[in-house]
Amino acid sequence: MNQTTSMTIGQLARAGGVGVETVRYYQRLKLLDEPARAYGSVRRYGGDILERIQFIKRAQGLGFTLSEIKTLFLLDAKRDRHRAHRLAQSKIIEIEQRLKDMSAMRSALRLLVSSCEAGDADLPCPIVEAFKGSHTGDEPGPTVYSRGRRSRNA
Amino acid sequence: MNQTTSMTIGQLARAGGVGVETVRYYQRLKLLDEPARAYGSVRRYGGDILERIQFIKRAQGLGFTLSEIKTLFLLDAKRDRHRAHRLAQSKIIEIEQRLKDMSAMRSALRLLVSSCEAGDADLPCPIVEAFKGSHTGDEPGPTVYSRGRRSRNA
DNA sequence: CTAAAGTCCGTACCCCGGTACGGAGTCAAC
DNA sequence: GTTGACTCCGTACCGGGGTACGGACTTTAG
Repeated sequence: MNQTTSMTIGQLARAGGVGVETVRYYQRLKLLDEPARAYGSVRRYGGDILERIQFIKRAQGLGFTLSEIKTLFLLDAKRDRHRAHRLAQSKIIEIEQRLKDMSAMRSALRLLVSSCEAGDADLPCPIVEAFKGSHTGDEPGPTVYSRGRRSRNA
Repeated sequence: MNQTTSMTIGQLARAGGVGVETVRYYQRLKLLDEPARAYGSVRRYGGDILERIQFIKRAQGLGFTLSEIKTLFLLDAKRDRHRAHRLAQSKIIEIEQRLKDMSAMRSALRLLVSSCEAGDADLPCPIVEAFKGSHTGDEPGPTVYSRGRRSRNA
């Protein structure tokens, strides 16, 4: 992180492991601010922007969406650690729910796979049949995380 | 599952817990076939279609995408249980990778949250600061897997 | 019979996270 | 001092999973 002051967008993008278009996309979303271009020239980026990109990538890796990441930046700017804390906490809850759901999926699938191994060809595939009957036992319902608000005929 | 023969699309949708538009969307994707409409009339759906919708929802809940579900139907129609088996197996692998990643996320976030609890106000928020330094230790890279539909704030 | 509710159908739009394109300007090396 | 790589900028597009709209038609309740 020594020679990283004053990169062009391409160098910045390579250093951050993203595409140039992605950098520009983040700028459009106001996740990165764009340095002024010095008198009809090309923009130069400092290491702070690179760090911000790396931050974004790590936060994405932790399951935050871009808009949540934006919120995080805002909270940081306002030194509002209480909200940041709550955001992280609710992210944990969310992740835990997903972990639960996914291990339920896994055991359902394992069951299916082993029943498929055991069966005869010719018979209908148990993997498909299995979904048709009652669900695998543990899950409370389909739990399809669709944020769909059906207004007209819910 | 008794009086479900010969529903209209609206009844079908309500019974399946989806929107009418979603049913039509699935039809467009050839996930559901549309019954012929009897001479300038309205289409009627039987319980088999309802089951198919329920299947789709359960399979989605198990992490299959709509196109994978379509494949599953195709394999079922061809009685190709070997491919169906492999599909389910690779889905298990995929789920396991995600489980690993997500529990890494969770522990990183927990660390962050507890460091935030411990700190003083005024200081910059550790949750944001934490991402800036070296990554939390374990992850090999951002690993930003297919952030598809799923859970925006419940 | 009539009015309201529901269906049909095409098309357009939404969010999310990007990627691609293309013409003009700029920068660096030879 | 030109060539070729890079940047700038707007706009369009991709894929996944839907949702919304609107005009014409069908069905059903009163």
